[in-house]
Amino acid sequence: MDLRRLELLRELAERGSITEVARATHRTPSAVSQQLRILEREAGLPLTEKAGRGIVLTDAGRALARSATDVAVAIEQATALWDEFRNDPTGEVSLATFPTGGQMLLPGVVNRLDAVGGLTLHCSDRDPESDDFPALTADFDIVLAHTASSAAMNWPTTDVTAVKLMTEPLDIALPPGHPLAAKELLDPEDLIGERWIGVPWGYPFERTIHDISAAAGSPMNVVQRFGDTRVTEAFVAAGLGIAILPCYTAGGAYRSEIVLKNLRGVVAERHIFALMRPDRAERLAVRTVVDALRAEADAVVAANLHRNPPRP
Amino acid sequence: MDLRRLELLRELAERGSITEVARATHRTPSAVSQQLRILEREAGLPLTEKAGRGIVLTDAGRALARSATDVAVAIEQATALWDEFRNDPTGEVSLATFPTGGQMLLPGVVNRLDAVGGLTLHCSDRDPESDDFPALTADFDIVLAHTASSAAMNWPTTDVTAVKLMTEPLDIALPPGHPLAAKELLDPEDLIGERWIGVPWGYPFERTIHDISAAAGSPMNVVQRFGDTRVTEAFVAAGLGIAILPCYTAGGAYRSEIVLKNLRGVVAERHIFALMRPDRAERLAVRTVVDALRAEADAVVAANLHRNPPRP
DNA sequence: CTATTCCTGTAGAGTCCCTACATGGATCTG
DNA sequence: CAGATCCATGTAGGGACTCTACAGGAATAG
Repeated sequence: MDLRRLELLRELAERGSITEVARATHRTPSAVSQQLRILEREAGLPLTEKAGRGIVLTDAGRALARSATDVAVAIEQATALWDEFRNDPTGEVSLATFPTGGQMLLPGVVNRLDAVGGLTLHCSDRDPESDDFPALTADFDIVLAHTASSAAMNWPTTDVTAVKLMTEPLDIALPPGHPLAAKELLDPEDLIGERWIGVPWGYPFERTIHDISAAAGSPMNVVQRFGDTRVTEAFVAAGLGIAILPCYTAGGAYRSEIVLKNLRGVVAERHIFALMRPDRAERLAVRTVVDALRAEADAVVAANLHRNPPRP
Repeated sequence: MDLRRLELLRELAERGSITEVARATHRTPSAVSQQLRILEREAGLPLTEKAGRGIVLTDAGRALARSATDVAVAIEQATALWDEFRNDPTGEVSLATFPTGGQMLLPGVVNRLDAVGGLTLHCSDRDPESDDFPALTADFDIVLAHTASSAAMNWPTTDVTAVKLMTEPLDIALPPGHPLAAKELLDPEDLIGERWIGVPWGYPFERTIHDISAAAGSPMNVVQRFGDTRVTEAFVAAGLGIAILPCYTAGGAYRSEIVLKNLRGVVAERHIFALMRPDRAERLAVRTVVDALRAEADAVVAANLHRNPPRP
């Protein structure tokens, strides 16, 4: 049984169509189709079935594809082993991130990696609104993602390896002259009646706003919704409303025109993870980048300790 | 990086010479040499070095070869998974055994497997004196071996998977007219002064004889040494001495001319294992045979319970 | 020293896989 | 309903890879 064929099956499981697999693997659809047909003949049972003008995997096909991951993990472990023998984490690592995560962590990470040398990191940012972050692991070695659910990540952990990088508190952003700016800590009840600058539907912070309104016993008045925090900050600085912002990244160009206040009585934080396909997570170069990410995240948390002491 | 090349490296680690690997894999030494050279170039560091007119693996080479096992295990697990989907443990399984183990277990195992069907088991016996049983796992899917050390098997467990099949008591074999035949249980002291039919140096039972002499406080008088228990039985039946024999297998053609007596005060037993290379152990057909071996071993133990109740 | 054993190099044949191109079916659109 | 589009799948041929056959070099045994 051939590994390259099994690999194709796994790609098919991740991408859903032969055409997509062919595009991702730089081949013609015909080649992919032929190889899958051979694999199916070897397996002795149907792995795919027609669905409309495409195909879908059968249960057996999905199971085989999953086992392909285990094989890939073993292979990458072997490769990492000999990279370790050469003590040479050389290679290219690709990384996708949500905007504020990249802003907060990536400059420091690239600095750390430059100090090591021999390893190039290609980063790009993705729109949290339009992209499915776990699925991006098919195209990137590392995907930085955030979630509000403090419990175990809601990522599909069987297919994706998740490494926790940090927990970032969410603060309430106010214009400097705002009456609440005089308080040390804010309670949910303080926020009733305020005009909110929120986030688009489905964004992680959405849930926190909902929690606040639940704690206050009154719905919040969300007058604007922006995905980009810079727009939110501009609105807050202009005195047009208050917002929830991740405290380590908030500020930017508006640092002097925005006041950040801790909130109590509601769990307001986001959790930042590095997501990887399990086999890619074994690569020595990838592990090196993840180590740098964790170190940088720890440094960011430490640098902000004076401003945001750990909450109860 | 190519799996077939990694597989060759593992074969080299197990067999020690390119010529042997070539013979085992049905290739010419030239082909093996070429592939290993390519692997070495890919790895970027020397994997072998000359030693006399042969070669030996470097440390890096050995480490890589070991990782090849993990990859092979993952692949065989995947293969087994799809065999399970077909519910079809078809295939050929080869088995090597020590003589008395084969005599005791294999007829029943073949019967059990015939009842299932679709699976052929090739058995052959090996001389415990001249063969290194763990090393036989390179050539056979399953190797039956026995050891006297009750503790964890002394097999190299990192490279070999060991499944315990049974513990077989060792009894004292006497000719029917022997004075000790009247006793229910024998003590080590009873055996002082007897003429012993022993086993060649290095056989497992050797250790038990040593333990008896230690318990009795007097050396045993070993007058003959035979590897084949039938010869030993013939000598005991002829009244030429007493011997230690595994109780489930002892007797044979001489069952009426030999008396078996339990021994107390000394741990006298041998442990029977199935040894396999870890990847081969994952094959569905192999697992099916091992299941049959365990079932047959349990049946043998149960059938002999009336004769040999469990010892304290 | 000669024979033997083992590893390695070269040239050529066979096998396998991919591309280019064409076909057939399903879906969408005007 | 007809044409356009998308997807999967066949066929033929070219290219890469790996094997064998054979030869040569180095170390060892008798």
